[in-house]
Amino acid sequence: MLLSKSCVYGLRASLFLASNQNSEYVSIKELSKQLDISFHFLTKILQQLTAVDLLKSLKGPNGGVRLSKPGDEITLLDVVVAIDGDDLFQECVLGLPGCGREKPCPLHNIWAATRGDIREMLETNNLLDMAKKGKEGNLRITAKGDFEWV
Amino acid sequence: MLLSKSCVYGLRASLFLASNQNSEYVSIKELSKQLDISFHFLTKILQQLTAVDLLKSLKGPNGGVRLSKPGDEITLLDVVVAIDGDDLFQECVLGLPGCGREKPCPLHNIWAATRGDIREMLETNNLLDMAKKGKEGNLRITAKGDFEWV
DNA sequence: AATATTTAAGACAAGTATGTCTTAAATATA
DNA sequence: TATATTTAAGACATACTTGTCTTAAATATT
Repeated sequence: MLLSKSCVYGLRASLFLASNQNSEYVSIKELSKQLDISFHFLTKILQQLTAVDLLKSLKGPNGGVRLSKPGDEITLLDVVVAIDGDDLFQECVLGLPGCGREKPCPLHNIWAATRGDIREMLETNNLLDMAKKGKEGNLRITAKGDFEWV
Repeated sequence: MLLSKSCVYGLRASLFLASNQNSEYVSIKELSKQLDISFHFLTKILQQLTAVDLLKSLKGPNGGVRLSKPGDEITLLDVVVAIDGDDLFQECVLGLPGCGREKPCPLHNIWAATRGDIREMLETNNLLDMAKKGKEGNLRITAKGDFEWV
């Protein structure tokens, strides 16, 4: 699996928030219901995004979470790294410590290129574009068939 | 993590065996020692490769495992799919069941391209080439500093 | 045939990721 | 100020991956 489940859930929630252009707070309860993700688990994941200032949170009535900046200023990579870390883009594909240009493994070169492709894919796409694409095309970001963008 | 640890161990062992051009049986004990991988764990992993006929095994004295065909006829993808399955190349990056051209998620197109890159990378490189590269360049396929190709 | 060696198979243990539940802290609203 | 609502934090449970150990089956060698 490329991304952990936590990461996938974080991405889906972030896309949902990005579709909310006016940046109103959305409660995690609402998010968890729309996205069909366990409330408490999602809460913990979004806390990680709040911790690195990708999200802002507000406690109390009408509280919730929202993107901390416009959706086109947050890349998919930002979310992925916040949750899964940058191991995927740093580590050797054979798991060898210290694998790099000076002390490579046999797969280093080919993997470095592919790793770069993955990174670039995530870095050149932002939350707003993806949310727009989803909203306009009426595409799902959850397994449920009855998902609706806000 | 792109590949599971089992998969990485399987790849490393396969590369080691591929460097053994003459296709002699190598005991798993020897492999586990050279590659610094738990003997019993490696045994189980290699059984998976034997099960899909990528390896041949022989019990008893002077027994062990060897590639079932020339190293240039086994791609990295063969080994990866045998151990981790083809989920990585089939599944939606957001984990949505049924995500595909007809019923895509917003990330489907960009992910499908990247997924293809990964697959191509693994498919166009075979064990022999990688083993040769490692042997000729005196590159490691284990964390140990004193690793030696046979 | 007997023995030593080696893979096969499966039970079991440890570690990590995922998911649930309870309590605390903050805040809008009345 | 009191109350209801909501995120924060952490304990706990479950599932899966990784790793260990024991016994069985096969086979080369003597």
